[in-house]
Amino acid sequence: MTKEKTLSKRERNLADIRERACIVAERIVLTKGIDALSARGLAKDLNISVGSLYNAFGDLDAVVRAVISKSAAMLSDRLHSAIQTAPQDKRSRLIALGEAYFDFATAEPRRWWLMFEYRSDLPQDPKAQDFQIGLLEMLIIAGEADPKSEQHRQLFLLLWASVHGLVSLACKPAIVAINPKVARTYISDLVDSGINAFSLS
Amino acid sequence: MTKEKTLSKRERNLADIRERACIVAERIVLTKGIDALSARGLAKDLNISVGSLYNAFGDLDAVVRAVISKSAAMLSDRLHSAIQTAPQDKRSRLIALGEAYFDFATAEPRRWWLMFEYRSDLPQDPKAQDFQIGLLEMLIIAGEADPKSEQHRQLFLLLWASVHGLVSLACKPAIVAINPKVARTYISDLVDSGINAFSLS
DNA sequence: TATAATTCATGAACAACGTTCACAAATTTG
DNA sequence: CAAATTTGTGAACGTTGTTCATGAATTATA
Repeated sequence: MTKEKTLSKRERNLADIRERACIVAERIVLTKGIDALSARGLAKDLNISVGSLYNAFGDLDAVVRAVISKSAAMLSDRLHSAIQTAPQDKRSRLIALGEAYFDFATAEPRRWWLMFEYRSDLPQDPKAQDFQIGLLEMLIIAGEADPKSEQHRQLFLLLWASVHGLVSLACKPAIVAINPKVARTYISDLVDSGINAFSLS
Repeated sequence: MTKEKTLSKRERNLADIRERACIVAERIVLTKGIDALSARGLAKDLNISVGSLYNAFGDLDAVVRAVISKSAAMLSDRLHSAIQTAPQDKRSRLIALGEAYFDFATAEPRRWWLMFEYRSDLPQDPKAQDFQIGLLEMLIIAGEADPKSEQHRQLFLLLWASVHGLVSLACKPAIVAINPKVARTYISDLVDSGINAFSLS
């Protein structure tokens, strides 16, 4: 018998609500925007009462955090498979990582905004912190650098920042000057700059 | 007699409310965060009624837009004076611009967040659009490039994006790995990369 | 299995929010 | 000075996140 079966009816129900809530909330946030997400509305969509929702999540922010957490896992997966699909030299790996990062963001700008810009004026929760540190770690390893070297960490952070900034501007509709298709081709330039300028080739 | 005197009592009062509201709202947003800004609270701080506030601004978003607009003017001023203070070669100018951009953001992260990340999942208003296009224009001219060349625009956008990304990550408390002081020193590297890699020296 | 103890689901209730509106006061216009 | 227009006011509307007493359901105990 699976581990599922050992869960009590209560536990199963709670897990079920959490999972469904995350899926429905995600759909709302990505299609109608974060303002369209409300406790009452979400509860109604799930055919449960507001109280049950609060029993499962504590507060509405926790639902959003769950969506963000799920999105973080999605991005991690994409990046990992990008590394494994790419040719096994570090330049190719870094470019593949950058392009996957870029594609993830431009495919669903709202998800990316939620992860990296929404509420980032507030102190972030430890989960997001660990996730972002994990991203940097992944990048450093892909570049065959030393994760323990503070210098290497800073250099790869800089590379990350370049691509991140490119994505940030490319995702904003205001920047009419930017051409997403062209922007994507510059990722390899950024990688090359990083490799050359910092003598890591 | 000044232009002020030609304004009617009504117009002066309206302008006065708008100005004071902008100042008070700015202080609230920068010290207590955007959530602490409410129509009733702001009206009370200004010793006026909610109705008067709405008569002056239309809606609360308009107050925030006013703060953003003011912040945009501040940044523009900083960048302009950075250009004039710096040595008159393009490398120095670009570095000065990047560092001024960086300093502006790190001095008041919340203001920068408000300008570039708050609500940027929504279509932005034309004012912000014009402002950002103006920034790019300034950068291009500082780099002695051609504002009409699509290629040049894209290249300088890339340079901007690099610094922008650096700032974005440096402003997020989650990235414990980043050292703002070190990050700032990398701006010149980014400028050099931009100048060299794209053969604009 | 029957009873006790826990936990959960429910929707009404609370405070605060953005926004609107009828009415009174003030200002501009004729 | 009177008429017309605009503004100030605070109560009121609908919605928000969140809490809570109450009853139902599940789990634990005997």
